[in-house]
Amino acid sequence: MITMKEIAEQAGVSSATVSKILNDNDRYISSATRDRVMKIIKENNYIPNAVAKGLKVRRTNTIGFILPDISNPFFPEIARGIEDTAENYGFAVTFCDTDNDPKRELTSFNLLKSKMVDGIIFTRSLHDSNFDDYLADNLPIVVVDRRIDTEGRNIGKIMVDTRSAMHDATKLLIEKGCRRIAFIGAKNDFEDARYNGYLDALTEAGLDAEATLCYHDDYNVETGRAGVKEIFGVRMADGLVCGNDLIAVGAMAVLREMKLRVPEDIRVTGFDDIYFSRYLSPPLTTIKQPAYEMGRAAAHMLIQNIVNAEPLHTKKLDYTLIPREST
Amino acid sequence: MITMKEIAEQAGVSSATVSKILNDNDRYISSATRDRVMKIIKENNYIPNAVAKGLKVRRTNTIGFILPDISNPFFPEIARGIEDTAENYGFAVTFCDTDNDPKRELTSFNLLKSKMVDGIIFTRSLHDSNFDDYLADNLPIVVVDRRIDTEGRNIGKIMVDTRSAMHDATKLLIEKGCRRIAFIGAKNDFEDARYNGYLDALTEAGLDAEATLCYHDDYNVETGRAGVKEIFGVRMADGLVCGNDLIAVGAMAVLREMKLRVPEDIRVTGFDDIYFSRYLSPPLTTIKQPAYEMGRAAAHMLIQNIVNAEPLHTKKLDYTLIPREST
DNA sequence: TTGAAAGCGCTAACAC
DNA sequence: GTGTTAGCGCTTTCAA
Repeated sequence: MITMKEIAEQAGVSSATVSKILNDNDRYISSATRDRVMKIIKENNYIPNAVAKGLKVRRTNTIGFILPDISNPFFPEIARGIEDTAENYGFAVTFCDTDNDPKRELTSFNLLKSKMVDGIIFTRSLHDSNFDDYLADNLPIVVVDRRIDTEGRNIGKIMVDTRSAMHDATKLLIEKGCRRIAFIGAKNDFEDARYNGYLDALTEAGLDAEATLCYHDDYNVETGRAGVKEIFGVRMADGLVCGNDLIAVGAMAVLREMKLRVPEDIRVTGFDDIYFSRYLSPPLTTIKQPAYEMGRAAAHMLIQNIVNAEPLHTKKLDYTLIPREST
Repeated sequence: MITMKEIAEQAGVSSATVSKILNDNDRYISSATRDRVMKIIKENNYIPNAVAKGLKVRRTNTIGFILPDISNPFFPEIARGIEDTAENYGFAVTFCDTDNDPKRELTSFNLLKSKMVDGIIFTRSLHDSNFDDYLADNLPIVVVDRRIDTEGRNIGKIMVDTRSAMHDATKLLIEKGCRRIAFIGAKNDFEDARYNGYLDALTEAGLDAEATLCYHDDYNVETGRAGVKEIFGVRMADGLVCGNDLIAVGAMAVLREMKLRVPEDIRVTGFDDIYFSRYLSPPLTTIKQPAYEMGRAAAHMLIQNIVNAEPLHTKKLDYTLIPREST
């Protein structure tokens, strides 16, 4: 790897001059020397050393993305939105999976801080953790999550009103005539927006939420399987609201094994509209969160804060109820 | 962010001493000063600046992962394998999506080089590109791809014998009685292993590959849809071999619209065993590539090369034919 | 057992 | 228009 100093020597100028040319501070550079230097740069395929530059200017042009699990199909869409936006601004992004483990959250934050990232996009795990431990000095953070209280903290937030969304999904089942509606979701140390949205709709319709119709574990297929086995081992329901699409997948698989037909015997809704939901059998009615757009918005807000000092704030994106054949 | 120098001042030692303590070169450090220094480090939540260190020791403890598209469901599994392994070694990983664009491949390589990554894991796009342009000095590369000729180049390779795998899938259809077997795959500038595996099996069975039964575009759902419309608009087939699971998803969706039953009217196979294939209707017979394991193996080989100078080499992983109800 | 000093590759005053 | 210099935070001889 050739250095700026060597380029300067070959061109018979000082490295300060090369630096100015490279950073578009070349207002005061004669076009003769600029051309000569650029030629040598091209010939040598010179790539500036970004870590040396970063150390000097205290900006690395990289951001971190901390998330529970990239192999959960909801996240790659967000990741793609972040990546595309970051690339546009000339930023790189380094990923850290935490597996919902607060310890790994903390080590991820520290790893990224040690690498001097300019900011972090964070999707919190389900478990409680002392978020304030993560915050540092004035490292900008934008959170893709509605469960973090940003009040009084200088952090950005990209959110969707999941409580209202889940209310809408549940209400759809009620309108279709369901009267005994079960819920399978995730255990959650925070305010559980999805579960509360479900309760909102039941209350509004004068229906009772019975504990035996609810099951809480994690946002995965296995929870859907286990939930159906537990709930429907005890009593029947004519509707099932799932905390996300993965749960719905597991639930529908077990319902099929039980010879229960969807939607004839029981109507089912999901949440997220992951790519495959439309290809399930039957195609799944669900709530679309604009994942790609959430990623874009998060990266945009963060980088605008980094480069233009634009303030971090809370941005709310819209969800969409997508009716398909499972209801 | 407190620096090592400040820690040293607080402890009344030189920063050289602090450095030695932090890097386990503390054989010659009195336990008194070590304890005193460590106490101050703890108290201040000191995080060493990894970019300064990287500049000095010419190692950043980060690797790059260049891939076509993280939102293609085959890649997150690989990504997770890479991440987990990297984290184990204390490495970070920065991601670059290329969208199969050779220009973005090149800029990604240069971005990562400028950031002084210690190595790169690369999954090539479908399109041709002058791979040698990417190679630098002795930046270690491991490729997760069978289509790159590593002969004479010092690059590692993680591969699966996809040609043989596709032969097996096709052969399964033949054994089930299929005689007119169509193929939908991706356009490919290189040796097309999947397509050739399909041809191998036909030849072996004395069957003819007819051009009107083949369609090539890209590894996505839309290709599956378009392929079925084109092929089955012309003539019927009793078997369909798809280049990957996404293609099979699109193909089965259109077959259903055409009122063709799988597997009764036509047997279908996929490739990759992405997570959702088992939840399709009918569940998809496919070839499992051990994606997570491929990611692990790639990261392991790369990092072992970086930290222990273990040689890069070619590693072959096994595939598995997973019969489900689509055949 | 500890410290002084040089330097990784770059930028940013400031001087000329 | 261009060069000199100091220094970002760290590691690493080498000397003490």
